[in-house]
Amino acid sequence: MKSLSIGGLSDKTGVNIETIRYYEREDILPKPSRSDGGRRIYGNEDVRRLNFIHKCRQLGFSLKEVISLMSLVDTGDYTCKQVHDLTLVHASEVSEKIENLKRMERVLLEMADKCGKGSIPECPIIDSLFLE
Amino acid sequence: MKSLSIGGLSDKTGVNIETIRYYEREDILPKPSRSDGGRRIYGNEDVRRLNFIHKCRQLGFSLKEVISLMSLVDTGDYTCKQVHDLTLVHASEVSEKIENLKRMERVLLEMADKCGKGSIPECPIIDSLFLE
DNA sequence: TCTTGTTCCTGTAGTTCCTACAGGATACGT
DNA sequence: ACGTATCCTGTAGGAACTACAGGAACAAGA
Repeated sequence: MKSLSIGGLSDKTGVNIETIRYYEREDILPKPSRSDGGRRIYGNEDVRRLNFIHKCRQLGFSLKEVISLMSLVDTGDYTCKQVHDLTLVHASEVSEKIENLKRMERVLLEMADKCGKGSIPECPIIDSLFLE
Repeated sequence: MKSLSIGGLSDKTGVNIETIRYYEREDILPKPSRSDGGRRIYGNEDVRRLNFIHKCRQLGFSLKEVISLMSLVDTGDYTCKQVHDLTLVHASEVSEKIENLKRMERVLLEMADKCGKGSIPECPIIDSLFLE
């Protein structure tokens, strides 16, 4: 139950301080409690929530999508059936992202391999980087 | 060698017309040739290039990163060694994205499974959605 | 050929998601 | 008590789109 300042939260998550305050303004992070001097105080739950948001953003989800994902575990706004269906929709989107990234990884590794370590004059240009 | 209007390119790639023009302004897409009336004419190469950009963006790469990735196959601005090293850096970033997405997929499927198909009153809330 | 509807053009302004100050208050080590 | 590090609010800027407005171009039917 250790508490963190906004700077500590920023350090732990890698999210910019200004971005944290922005998420609060936009109701994506809950308003934290404050110290006597008016400074924000965060807990472990905030660290996990912010980590999740941060990773989602790095993976190409919009803030709206992140909110939708979080709503699955937040309030009981949905019935169990709705949660079930929504998670499956999200899961299939995620799976598609994985497929594209794998294809990309394969091409990149192939490319690095063909290029070899030396300085071959004519580097083989692999235009298959352009996913179909 | 069939040619496309900007609308056709938009339909084929799922990229907004305004976004295509924006990419052209920002030198991310090459300036296409024009018809007598001044309309843009695109070819297959543009389709592939735009598809690549579009997918990269959906996968959380910034435009700068996309440009960096495309520079690998575009001009011979780099030596073979540089290309080799750059591709490996990109590949490891891609691999990290894949790991995070896999974790996310696993949690989502687990969640859908636990929720089941019926309308169980108390839906088990899985806060493990918050990646550590 | 004329009309009508769709698509395209340029240019500008708005939206989303941050990011960077400015000017001032608070906290903390010495 | 003093210095400086961190925080506060508020506002302005940047990246990556997105949505008009007002007008020109084209295709297809009467």
